[in-house]
Amino acid sequence: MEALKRQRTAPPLGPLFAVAEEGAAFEHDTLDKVSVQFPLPLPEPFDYRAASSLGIEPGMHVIAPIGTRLVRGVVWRVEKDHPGAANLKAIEEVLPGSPLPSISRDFVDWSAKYLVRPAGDLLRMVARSPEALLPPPTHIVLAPTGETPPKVTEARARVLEEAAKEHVSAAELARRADVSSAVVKGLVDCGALTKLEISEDPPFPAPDLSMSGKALSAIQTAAADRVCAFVRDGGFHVSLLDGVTGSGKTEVYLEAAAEALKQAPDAQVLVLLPEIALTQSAMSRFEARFGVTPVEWHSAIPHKARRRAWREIAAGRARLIVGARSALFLPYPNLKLIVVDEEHDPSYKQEEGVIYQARDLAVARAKLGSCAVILASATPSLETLVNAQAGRYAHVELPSRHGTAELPDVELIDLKIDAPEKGRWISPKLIRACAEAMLRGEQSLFYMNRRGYAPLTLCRACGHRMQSPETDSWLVEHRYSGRLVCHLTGFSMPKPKACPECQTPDSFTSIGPGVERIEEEVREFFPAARIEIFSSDTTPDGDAVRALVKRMEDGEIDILIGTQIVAKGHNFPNLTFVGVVDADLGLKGGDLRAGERTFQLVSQVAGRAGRHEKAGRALIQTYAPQEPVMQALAAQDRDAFFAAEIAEREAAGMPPYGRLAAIIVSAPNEQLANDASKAMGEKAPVVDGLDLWGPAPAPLSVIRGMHRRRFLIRANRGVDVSAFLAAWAGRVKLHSAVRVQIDVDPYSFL
DNA sequence: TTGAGGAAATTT
DNA sequence: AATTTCCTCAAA
Repeated sequence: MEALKRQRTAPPLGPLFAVAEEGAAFEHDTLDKVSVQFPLPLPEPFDYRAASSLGIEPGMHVIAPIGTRLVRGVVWRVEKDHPGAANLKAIEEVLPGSPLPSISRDFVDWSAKYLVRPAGDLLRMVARSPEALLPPPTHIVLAPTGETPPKVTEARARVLEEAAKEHVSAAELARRADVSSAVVKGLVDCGALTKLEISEDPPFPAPDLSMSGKALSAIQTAAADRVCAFVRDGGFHVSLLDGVTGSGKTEVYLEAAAEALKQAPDAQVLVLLPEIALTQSAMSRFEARFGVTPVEWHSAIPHKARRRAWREIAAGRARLIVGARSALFLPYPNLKLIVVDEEHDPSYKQEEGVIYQARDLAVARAKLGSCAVILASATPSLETLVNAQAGRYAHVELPSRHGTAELPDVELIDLKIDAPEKGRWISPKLIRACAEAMLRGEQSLFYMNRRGYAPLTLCRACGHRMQSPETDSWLVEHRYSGRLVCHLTGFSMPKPKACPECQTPDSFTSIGPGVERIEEEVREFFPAARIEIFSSDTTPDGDAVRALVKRMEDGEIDILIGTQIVAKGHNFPNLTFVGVVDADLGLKGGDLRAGERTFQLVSQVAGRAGRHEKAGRALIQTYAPQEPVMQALAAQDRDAFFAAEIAEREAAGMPPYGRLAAIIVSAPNEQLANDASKAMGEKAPVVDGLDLWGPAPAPLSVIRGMHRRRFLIRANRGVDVSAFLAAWAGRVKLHSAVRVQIDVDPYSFL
């Protein structure tokens, strides 16, 4: 009965090694305790028994019972001849196929701990192609034998001609030769064609290491020599390959890839690209260097190709892999080099499901596997640059071929001189530039990194400032909702009719601008323009964001008024003017990367100038044009900009001088989200050197009907943030409909 | 009492 | 993640 039930629930897995009952195999066989990790959200591996004679080793794929069902898992540990093993359930089957490399298992354990997730969730990301373990499916193709058939008709000749070009199935051959299947069958019968059984997952052609790349300039050669030496020396090593667009970064890291592949016949190289950069033209650059298309991996790879890639990578036969962030989790047995191209790209941050930053995990993975990393970028992230300056990463610079880069069209607007009219925030120069863009049929963006209408509400009668009761930060007025909101703690209240201090009715005045107010102003100047606000309030969920981005791309919007949400990897080709309304930001605003984003946004738009694309222009409003940050922004002088930013981050204990984490509590309704996040806040452990803020509405306050609240955690370096988060999450017991998500090193803030 | 239907607990 | 167990509510 039991066996029958299992038979029915067992997944269709094809031919397997049957597990012999213990005792039947060897007379004096002993029992091993086998710990199996399942790709399920289970807290730890489960223990099973298996006959020692089976020779089960860590990394092998097995099927074992959980409750009534049979589940595939990976052997994590084996304790030979374990006395207590007899009381455990038995391993059901051992699957063929390459075992999961030990580094992959270490990586799962390490990242699970770091990201505060069950190891099974990480294993699920590694075991992405279940069919890859089974013997590869085959199909029959026809190949010419060389024998000439007794009668060579015209149809037969055509078939033989086609058959010589490529080995394909009988039906396909008939189609290509434009004959009926009987002609093909006749040739098989007379021995001119023979049937071949070929695997549907054949090995990928090996990269040709005898080829040489493009001729390198002296500067490129010097850089390539350095990174090749790091690869040759072996062991863990990170270098930042830093050079403007067109400086030949790709050629340099391709040399390093070639060097890594030469280290061993099974050496592997992984090149990570932002998903959007994984194009055919990117692939052909690799093909030009190595004579073969690299193995490709990203979310859109079809099933069959996925299975083939996974199998060949696990077997160590796939050597050169190009993929998006998820390719980091593939089971490489002998990875020698990881290249993270465009390492600053925000799309390396996975924001759903298991939340991780692929660039950072790449470095961790390299450390576990003693391999080299190259982080390549024209605009490196501040974190990477700090690591390079501190000497933790080698800094390999590739200056532009044209000497000093031409200055982009970026101009500072001194608000003390080019002041907007009274009660307005946008200087006439910005309005003029926007009008010019509209006349050319191009789009404009006003960048205002503050949500809501006004950041300060003040009583005209007594000067009272509306402040958040829990902190003393100002309450931001939101006209959309008619409320005053604290962006840090999430506190909010309806805008009162009278001043709570002096009781004067209608005495409030709104000080300072937010996106809502900028929109109001832009609308006055351009009443006929199609204007939209892009902030987390107007686009509370992912669908709304996608819809808005589409409207912008389709040219259905003339002027976009946006918070930092616009700087997140979107690229609008027809956007040629950016007006930065208030560049006097800093860490006080609460957004860690606000300055960095402004810098990159401006670089992105200004960077169009002088190329075959449309010329871009940026105007930046500030009260402090003499400040080093502003000068650096205007000059697009990255070194100076980062020097100023780094000083501020260090002073505030922000990354990379401190660590951040976020906890997102989501629930199907607002009430439950509020209650659950409040209950959670009360249970937070108090730790020295660690600050906790929240709960506040999360950046996207509603995602697929789930209402989200967020805590933000800042900790000094040296505090074990992951342990704090695990301890906190472990002591709260919430309603089952409430989900708690942990985001280590969060990227989006407002 | 019974039995949906849903939430909570369990799985080695 | 997928079952099983527990619990509540309502109808007879």
